[in-house]
Parts: sequence; C-alpha cells; structure tokens
Amino acid sequence: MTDRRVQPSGAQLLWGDRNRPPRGPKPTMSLPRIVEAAVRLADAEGLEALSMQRLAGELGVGTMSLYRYVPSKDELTSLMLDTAIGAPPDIGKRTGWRSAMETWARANVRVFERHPWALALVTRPRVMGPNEVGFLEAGLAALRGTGLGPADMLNTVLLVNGFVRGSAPFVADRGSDGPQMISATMLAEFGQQEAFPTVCEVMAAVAQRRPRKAEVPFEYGLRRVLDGIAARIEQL
Amino acid sequence: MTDRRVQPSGAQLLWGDRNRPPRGPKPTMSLPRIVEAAVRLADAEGLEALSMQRLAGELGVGTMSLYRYVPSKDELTSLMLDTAIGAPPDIGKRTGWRSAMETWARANVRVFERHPWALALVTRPRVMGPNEVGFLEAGLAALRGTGLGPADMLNTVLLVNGFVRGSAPFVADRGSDGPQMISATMLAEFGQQEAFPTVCEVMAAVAQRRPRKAEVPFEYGLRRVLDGIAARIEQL
DNA sequence: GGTAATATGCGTATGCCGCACGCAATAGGA
DNA sequence: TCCTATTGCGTGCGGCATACGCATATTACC
Repeated sequence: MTDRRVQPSGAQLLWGDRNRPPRGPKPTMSLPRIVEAAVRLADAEGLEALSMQRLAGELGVGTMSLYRYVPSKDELTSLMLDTAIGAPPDIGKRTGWRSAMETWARANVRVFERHPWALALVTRPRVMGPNEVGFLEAGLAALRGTGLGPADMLNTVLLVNGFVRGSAPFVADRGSDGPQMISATMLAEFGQQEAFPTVCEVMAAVAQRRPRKAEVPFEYGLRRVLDGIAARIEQL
Repeated sequence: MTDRRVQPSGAQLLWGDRNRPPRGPKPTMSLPRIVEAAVRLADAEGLEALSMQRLAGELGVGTMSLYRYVPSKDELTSLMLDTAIGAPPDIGKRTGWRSAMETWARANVRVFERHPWALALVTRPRVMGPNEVGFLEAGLAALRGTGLGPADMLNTVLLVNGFVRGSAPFVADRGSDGPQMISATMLAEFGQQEAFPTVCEVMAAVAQRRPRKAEVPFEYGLRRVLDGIAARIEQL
C-alpha cells in the first residue's frame, strides 16, 4: 500500500473543493494550469492533437505527473469543456425574453466559435459543470414571467441550445462552400445531377452571390426559432 | 514496386463505381459486407468498440485484409454513416410543406435513434454520401412552391436538420433524468442550490411527473421550429 | 499448357496512445 | 530527528491504426 492514490472523482473535480492536503512536497503545477494548457492546445491544433504525452511535454513535465492532478483523460476533457464554456452571460431581463434569449443564443454559439472542439464534447453524455449549469440558469431565468410552465421553460432552453449545437458546424465552416462538403461540382463530376435536381438548382443559385446577414444559416434559424417560441408564448 | 495499391479515395468510394479489376484472386469479402458488419458492431457496442482488429475478427479475416477494401478507418466511418442514414423518405408533397417537413424531421431523428453513434460522425467535416444528399434533396423538394427563395429553402432545411442534431442527445437519453447529467440531487449534494435557484425550481417541478407527449423536448421543439418557418412563409 | 501480369490475404513491425505500478525525493507533524 | 503523506516520474503493458512486402491465387496472352 505504497500509494493510496485517492483522487476526487468525476463530479468532485468539477464541483468539489480544492484544498490540498498539508503533507508532502509542494505541487509544481495546478489543475487550472493544466486545463488551460489543454484548452490552448486543443484550440491551436484540435482535439486529436491533445494527448497526455503532448500536453505534458508542453508543460515541461513527465507524462505521468499529470495523473497526480487528473484521474483520467476523460475527466480532463470534462474540465476543459466547462472551462471553454466559461462564465454565463449576465442577462438583465428588463429588455424582455426575446432579446434575452437572443443574446443567450449568441453567447452560446460563441463558445463553439472560439473552441470548435467543444462541439464533440457536449455531444457525449457527461456531468455538467458549474459554468454549463450557469448557462442553463441564465436561460431559464430569462423565461421567467413569460407564462411558460416549467416543462416548457426547460424545453425552450433545450430547443435554443439544441439549435445552436446543430448549426455550430455551419458556423465553424464559414468560408467553405455551403452545407459542409456538398458541392455542385462534385455532383456534376459523378454525373448525378438528374438524381438530385433540387439540390443542384438550389446550390447553384446560392453559390451565385454571397449571402446577406439574414441569409446566414445561424441568423436565419435563430429568427425562426424565436418566432416559434413567441407564437407559443402569445397563445397562452 | 511490388504493390501499387491504387485505391479509390474519398468521394470515389462513396460515389464511384464498384467494378473490380479482371485479374487476380477473387475477393473473399465485399465492401458492403464490411460496412454492414461495422454498423452492426457500432450499433451493438458503440463506436469506441469498433477497431479494425475487432472488426476483422468479427468477419473472420486478418486485420490487414480490411485495407484491401477501405483505404483507412476514416473512410470506413464515412461509409458507415451513409449506410446508417439509409434511403431518404419518399415524401409526397401533396399534403403541404408542413407535414412533409415534419415527416422529414422524424425520418431524420430516427437515424440517430437507431444509430446513436451517427451523431458523432455527422458532427465532423466530411464528404456527404448519396443517401445524405438524398435526404437533402427530399427536404428541399418539400419546400418547392412555398415561395421561399433558394437561400431560405436551404437555410430552412439546415435549420430543421440542425435542430434534429441538437436534440438527438436528448432523444437518445430517453429515460435518464432530464437534460443529460444535471440532477437536482447533485446540486443539493454540493450545496449549490442558492447559486442556481431557477434550475433547481424547474428541475424539481419537471421531475415530479412524467411528461405528456407535447412536453417531450423533441416534440416541443419541432412544433416551435415549424411554427417559426410557417411565420416566415406566411409573411411572403 | 506455359508464363507473365496482376490481385488478394495477411504476418510482421512501427510508432503512437492511455494509463497501472512502484520507487526516490520532498516536506510538514510529532 | 524521525515518521508519514504526497509528489514527480521512469518503466512497462496492452491496444490502436496502418506501412511494407511476401506467398498465393487467378486471369490474359502466347
């Protein structure tokens, strides 16, 4: 029993207290420093470039030293996600639910603009961190007084959040040719134009000129989503 | 130069012809058989259980034999995705755009219900396969005659598609306690209730009883989204 | 039928990866 | 001063994707 290696697990690391035990040598690193370095690495070179060895090298320490601070790579990515999400926006509700939800959605999408790798992480099941719950709190609070019931409030926030996640790839793809990797040229190349007439027609028309702001997928979608929510609120 | 190993790359595998060269021994496997086995494995045990060695074992062949059919694992997953997506729904447009888009959205979400791992694959940039473009074609065709311009047609389809992707995690999570891993019990455990009052309140109210159909996140969101699109179409 | 050309199946090897284990060094408490 | 908890981290293991090249099977051509 040379090593007990009792580490805070899962939720504890995200939510628990960080008081270090009194005995033993002083740690040369700190958990936030490690997580921030990992975020920086993922920002610069993507999630697939993030390995424990690479991260340790970046920090100038031995690979296994990281495991004194983090029980597993999975835990590390959970911490990275909550760090990337960052502090939720402070939405004064006085301007009404619609503009509140709009700024909430924009704050939401900004996370994925700044940290594209975060999209792959929110997709898998995980424990939510304080920042993520903070976002949820801000979103729900913005809907207070709309007359929506609890279930509808939650569903509304999930809707906007889901929409943001769904359009995040297109947001990140700014500059590529339309909906990810479908190009009219490719269809032409394989002689599939008559199999997908509408696609060809629409893609050709869209490719012609660069879109106005309201024609950017995210902007267009956000308006429709908020309109749909408004219709629900007004019918109460 | 013992081996030229000229393989069709990327789009060729998804879109190209599959005529095998005349010389040499007969292949013991076929590309579709491999892809289907991979899909079955991912369905049963998840994407993380899918390794080339495991897949080869499942098929009773050597690991490296797979590379005679597929240039890389990435290519294999692209093929898996298009197979999982399957044939797009045949939507007769006669019932109007709204019910057409609704059935389109449901067909869309069914893909993720049947193949939860597909969500992780659509998220990354990739070449769209014939089935995926077929879905796009069906969605766009459903919007013909609504008066929407090409950009708005495309954006509408992207909106619904994005919404489906965004809510797919919640669909898959059926049975877990609400929005993924946030539970009132956890907040209570760490004494964070007063930091997130609205979250606690709403979660408690929602947890009380099981939701009616219109209160399921996907159903709720779909209505709002379609309402928002309807508002846009009517204003033309 | 013989031979050359071309595929195929796949064993072997390489270089990554996450991480279990345990030891030597460190530093507070007694 | 000695004890004990804690740290940094070297070493090793099993698994991963996949490059390389050999033996073998099948066909084309003469």
